[in-house]
Amino acid sequence: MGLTKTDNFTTEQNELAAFAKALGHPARVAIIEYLSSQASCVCGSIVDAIPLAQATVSQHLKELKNAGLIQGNIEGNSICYCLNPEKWKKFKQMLEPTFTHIEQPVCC
Amino acid sequence: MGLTKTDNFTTEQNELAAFAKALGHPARVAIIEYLSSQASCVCGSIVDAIPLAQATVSQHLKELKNAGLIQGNIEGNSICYCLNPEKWKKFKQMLEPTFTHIEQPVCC
DNA sequence: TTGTCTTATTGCAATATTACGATAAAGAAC
DNA sequence: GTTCTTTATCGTAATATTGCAATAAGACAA
Repeated sequence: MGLTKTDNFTTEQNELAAFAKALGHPARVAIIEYLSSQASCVCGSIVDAIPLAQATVSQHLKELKNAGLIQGNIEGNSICYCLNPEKWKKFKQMLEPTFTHIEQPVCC
Repeated sequence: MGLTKTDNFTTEQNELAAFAKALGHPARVAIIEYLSSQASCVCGSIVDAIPLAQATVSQHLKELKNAGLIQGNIEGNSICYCLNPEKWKKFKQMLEPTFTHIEQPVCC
């Protein structure tokens, strides 16, 4: 098959899965960490910072953008990619119940 | 290709990506939410709670276990799957810098 | 216009993921 | 012993992902 049955799950579950999936590749983790360090947000500098070909980095940026975790703004001749605070807040909020739950004693 | 070049990234980046990837499917999100609700941790009840075939749920449980997000304990005739607090704390800790960063004003 | 710089897209090959039926494996109950 | 219950694994087909070279598309400069 290879096709996720999204219909069987709630919109929220699908959205959380989409956030997590977007972050589920080391190159995309590296991009997010780079943007979190506020070193720069120009696309070209991201490409330089990630040890993959330009086409591949562009593809990863597209996936992060599709998931909503980053947004791109045209900045003169280049593009500035930044974190999308709204989506990250939602991501954090969705993980909160589990982060809280693990503070309880384990059940078995 | 289809093969992630993990060598190009740090161990931490790969570990965070592995956590996120494990959570990157609505069925696995549903499993984690179910375990967070502490309703039950018996494998059979998870299978009943997830609208997929038993074999498929077992496969998803295996992936969550491989990533370390859950752990299985033999409980008589069945298996009790629980969240692994250590790993979840690490997951949370790894996301913290970005969660903090988005509180800053956006750069562009 | 021509050239240059920056980013996106296309096309392809290799590999991974998802899903399920069928079956196996291991223990409990009888 | 046999049978039932529970969970894991195998085999498979369909689809998705990863990576890169090549190329396209867009904006700006001269």
